[in-house]
Amino acid sequence: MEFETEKNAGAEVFGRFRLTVDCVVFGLDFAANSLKLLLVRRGEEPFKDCWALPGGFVYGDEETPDAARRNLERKTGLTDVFLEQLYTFDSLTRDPRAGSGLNADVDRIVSVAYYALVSPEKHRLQESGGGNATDAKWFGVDDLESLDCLAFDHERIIETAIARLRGKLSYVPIGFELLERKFTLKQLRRVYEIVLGRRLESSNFRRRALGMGILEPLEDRQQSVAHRPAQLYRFNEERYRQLVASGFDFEL
Amino acid sequence: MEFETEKNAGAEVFGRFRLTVDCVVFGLDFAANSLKLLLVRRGEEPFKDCWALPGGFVYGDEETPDAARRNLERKTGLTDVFLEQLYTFDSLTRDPRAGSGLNADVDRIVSVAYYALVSPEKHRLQESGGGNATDAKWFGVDDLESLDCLAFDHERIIETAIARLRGKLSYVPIGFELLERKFTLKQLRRVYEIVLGRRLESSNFRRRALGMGILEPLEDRQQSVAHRPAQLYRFNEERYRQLVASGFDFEL
DNA sequence: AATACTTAATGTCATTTTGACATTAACCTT
DNA sequence: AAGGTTAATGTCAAAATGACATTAAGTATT
Repeated sequence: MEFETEKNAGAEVFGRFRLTVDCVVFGLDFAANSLKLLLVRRGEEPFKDCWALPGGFVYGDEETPDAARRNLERKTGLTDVFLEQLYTFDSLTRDPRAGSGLNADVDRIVSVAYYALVSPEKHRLQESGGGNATDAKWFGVDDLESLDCLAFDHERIIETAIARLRGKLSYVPIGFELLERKFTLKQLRRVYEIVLGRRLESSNFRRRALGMGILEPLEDRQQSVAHRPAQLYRFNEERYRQLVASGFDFEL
Repeated sequence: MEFETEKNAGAEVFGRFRLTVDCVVFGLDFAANSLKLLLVRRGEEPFKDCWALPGGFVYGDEETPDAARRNLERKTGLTDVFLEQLYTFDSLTRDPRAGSGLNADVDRIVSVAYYALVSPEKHRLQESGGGNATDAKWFGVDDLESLDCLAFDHERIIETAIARLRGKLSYVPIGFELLERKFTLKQLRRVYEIVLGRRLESSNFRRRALGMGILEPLEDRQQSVAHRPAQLYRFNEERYRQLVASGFDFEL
């Protein structure tokens, strides 16, 4: 084996890295009919005053999902969100801080990106909570061009996340994560319509959504609307696991 | 902003990492009707003599796809394979080398895993080529339990890769990567059958495969078979890109 | 040379799924 | 009580699917 060669090839052949996490936080704006994501304004160089994904460095004794949640709360106040690893970005030029200042001792700064789905109830940012959730703001995914600047390679991370969300929504039922626990079929449909960017015929959507067998009708119905109240449903996670285990398809 | 706090919180708050890449290399064994993957035998501690995914440490000036290809060639002799990032594994306990020996200066060793698809022509390992492609061996994905030991968290990486391959094959045409450039529809069907693990009706498969519009029939046909020779096709990548751009679905 | 054999390629058809639209139901407002 | 609004269900033609039958084009056998 060549391991010996590796080991003896001088002290510092292998790179030294710092890891960061970055979170692409998605939320739906039902009023504006648009998919939004959460950015924070950077307070320091590099990219001072630019918008950036909430994130930060990873501790030595911390796994990246924990780091993602910690930094998300620190920067935005959000907790208990659906979170999944997106992709790891390690372009040589992505972070100019490598090799200087506090990072003088590392060759590279690599980011493990996550994406998060946030329900409307959490959509409103806690301006209050002791943290510095200030300077966090929702942007429509179609309004990002209008931003003066976006830090690091975050534009690319965002593009990757949008593609992943669209792709995943079509065959994994994650749309619920963007809704309250109780929801109507119309609300669920609008999740799909906003994310996928096209109209879905309501009665056909109903047929398919209910046909998956993971929507559980609840006792109560929509309240105080000036028309026939809609049935409320919840996502039956247990049933979902059963169906996944038995090799079921959730394409919608 | 809390950035100031971060910066001033003492010299070594943030973790120091080494990065490795690990490659899950898939190949098809048409004779045995099975999906195989390539493992190498470790020559040193930890996990000495265990089987492991081909991989290695990432250099400071090297991006992970390059590191993956470099280590893949070094350990197995394989070059020019289809390669895609799989997932980043960063469990606190995944690599016992962190903090000792040559890695005394790092807190963690994190692996960015890739998966590779190999065509039958490359399937035979170059035993000759100057490198140390020795001790690399193909294993059926269903025979992994019989292995005495599998290094690090590589079992989990492999499980993740198999799930990804199955999922991706169903809606992205990557099956071609497991075949020669020219192939018959039967060969393509067998790729799907072996990977997905179920029989597909041949005439219906033909209808769908040709219906996608990305298979280009070639001049020549199958040679010297004791029956009607099959048409040879190639994957039309250009046409594929067009269709992707126009929002086409490649579910099979 | 005729026949058998094998797999490729195409065709058929009943069933299921889909997409578009119509109808009825249940609430509120006036 | 009538009208307005959206929920929920029903209808139906068209398209897609799955199972199977038939024809095509080679080699091997007699």
